Amino acid sequence: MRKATIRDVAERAGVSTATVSRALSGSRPVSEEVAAAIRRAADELGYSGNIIASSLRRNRTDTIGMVVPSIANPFFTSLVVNVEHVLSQRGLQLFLCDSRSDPAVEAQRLRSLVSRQVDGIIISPCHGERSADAVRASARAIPVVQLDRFALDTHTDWVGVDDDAAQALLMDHLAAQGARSAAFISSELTNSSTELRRAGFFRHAARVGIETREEWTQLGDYSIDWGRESSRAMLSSASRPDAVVCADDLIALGVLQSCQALGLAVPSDIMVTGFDDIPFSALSNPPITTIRQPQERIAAEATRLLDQAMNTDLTGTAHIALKPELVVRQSTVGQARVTAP
Amino acid sequence: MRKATIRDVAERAGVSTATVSRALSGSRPVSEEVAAAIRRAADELGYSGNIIASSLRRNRTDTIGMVVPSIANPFFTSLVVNVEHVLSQRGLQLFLCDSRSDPAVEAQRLRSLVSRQVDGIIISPCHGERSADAVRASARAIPVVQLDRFALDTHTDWVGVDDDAAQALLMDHLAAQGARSAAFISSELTNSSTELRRAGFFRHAARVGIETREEWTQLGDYSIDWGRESSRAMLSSASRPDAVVCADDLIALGVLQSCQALGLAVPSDIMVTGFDDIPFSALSNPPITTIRQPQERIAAEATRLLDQAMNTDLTGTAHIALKPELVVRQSTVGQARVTAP
DNA sequence: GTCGTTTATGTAAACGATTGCCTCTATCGT
DNA sequence: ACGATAGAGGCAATCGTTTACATAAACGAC
Repeated sequence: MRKATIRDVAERAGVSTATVSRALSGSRPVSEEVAAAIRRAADELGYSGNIIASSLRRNRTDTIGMVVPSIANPFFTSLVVNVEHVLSQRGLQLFLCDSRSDPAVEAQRLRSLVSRQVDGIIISPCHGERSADAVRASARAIPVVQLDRFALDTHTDWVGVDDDAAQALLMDHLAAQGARSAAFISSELTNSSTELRRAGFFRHAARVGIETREEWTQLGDYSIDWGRESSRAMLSSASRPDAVVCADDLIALGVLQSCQALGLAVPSDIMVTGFDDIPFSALSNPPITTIRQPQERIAAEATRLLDQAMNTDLTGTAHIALKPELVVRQSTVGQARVTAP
Repeated sequence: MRKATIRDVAERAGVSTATVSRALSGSRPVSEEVAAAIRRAADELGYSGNIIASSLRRNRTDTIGMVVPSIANPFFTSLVVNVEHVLSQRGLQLFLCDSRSDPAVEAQRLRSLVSRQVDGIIISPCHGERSADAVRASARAIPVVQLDRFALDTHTDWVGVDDDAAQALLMDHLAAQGARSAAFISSELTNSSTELRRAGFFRHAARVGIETREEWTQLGDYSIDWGRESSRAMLSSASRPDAVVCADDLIALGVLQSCQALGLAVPSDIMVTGFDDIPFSALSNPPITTIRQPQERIAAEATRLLDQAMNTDLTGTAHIALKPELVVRQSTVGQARVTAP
């Protein structure tokens, strides 16, 4: 029971394959009666076309590839959802890949996307240096836009959030809440946005007069576990900071667990901030003060840039840093809440 | 600057395209010197093949399509991650689609996957009845395996968890903890597993002698918001149940928020259970007693069934209900924790 | 030396859709 | 009434691979 082809439809409707193609795609007018006969024939045969053959001939797939470090990270999940939404409005499909934060896997995924002839690629590279070659190689073949993070010396468009401005918002807020010292917990500084957040933290801490210390800077990975582990010793020490600034919300959630385990009240004993505003940051105990990334705008800009690169030869290296937004919740302000020991 | 084709490589290496194809795919032996020349030529040209053309000729794409109701739901996110992992070990790519819990979108996605010539489809249909036609239509064209949920009267393989056994575990546990009455909060009964969970709830409640009531049964959707809203009135009423059984963890998280807002201590004032064991169910306050689904096994079985359907004509309607596991946490047992008003 | 047999390579026909170009009718203007 | 024009539809080339079949060379056995 072979799948029906355009030839089968043509025979059944008593016309040529050319006419069937034109009737079904509307690329050129076809008389109403013939069109009706074709639709009926296609229906009866359960004909659904062969995008593969069509793509080969048209030399485009109407498909965009997207590569993220971890689809299980709620930040990227929601980024993916936003991108998918925008693309589907433009009649484009999304081909999603997870690089598992591994540059080798990422490179393999990129190669696969290129040979799959996707019309463009949206990527949040997992590593600043070790992702660069693969990104460059792909960008040579098809339009590439980097999102959130970017790899070094890759001359592609980029859109993300202004990390420095975000840290400015956070440090101003902490200072206003009376914090005199702060720690910084982050992943390894292997990618652009992590590095920018760290730099911003120190710059703006100095600006507003908040004390920082070498031993209060912890680098691991973006996970709840790391947040919990990295903060334990620091928080139980006699001289602990007034606030803990985390490079993402997952880490902040881990820090909150630490506080709870140590019987520290948040925010009266210690303040905690996150980054990204993932859905669960509003549901923790207490809810986390964080930075909201304008995800819909990021998604919209990314597809716009891709469109532009696909249609014009304008491979202009746009570098769009969107304004972040501070979301104040009870992890930095409000009455202390009792957390069980 | 056209993309290099196999013809370019062949010319540069001074051989025929057939030989290039054989050398690069290893489908038939090629002398070592020729192979080396071909590899070099391919390298110099940055040749990366054209999977589209290859798929057309070979009549297979080495790609599996997957459709889930919502990629933003952590349960499905992690299911996707597991499936992707198993597939990539077998050299298969995953093409992921989000149906947005809308049967119309879902049908469109399925059609698209079929015309995209994927080798098989893994789907968790969003609706028991309204997904059925589309699932049947797809199954007529290519192997389909349903996951977690299934649509009615679709004779495809299915793999999921034994919902009835899960409710048995939960009710036994609640009874052992001294619950005498329980409410059930769920989504609309539009899909198979939701319906099975509801039926199991009542059956096993009766068995262990736990009281249930019509007005304690709330049907909405799988979301935190629904959990919060649906439980508010019920929990503030004078005659509230001893326990709230939720059809998934998101709902349970919402119920917990309600409890907190109403100043009810969990579990001493009221017990709460979830379903799925999403990552955040261990991090709420208190952590949620829930049912763990054996996701790796579900993913493994699904791909095994797909393989089987692809290679043999054995379209046997396997119906595999895996054993669930009860995860006991502090939302049903342990000292009361004070939750701020 | 002849006849298999093996091995490496080439030739050309698919795969299923799209589309440039051509033909045939019907319609219109003068 | 005749040529011009437009509209509808068909023919066949094309996209880049893979692969059945053909060919040719090399080798050994007799």
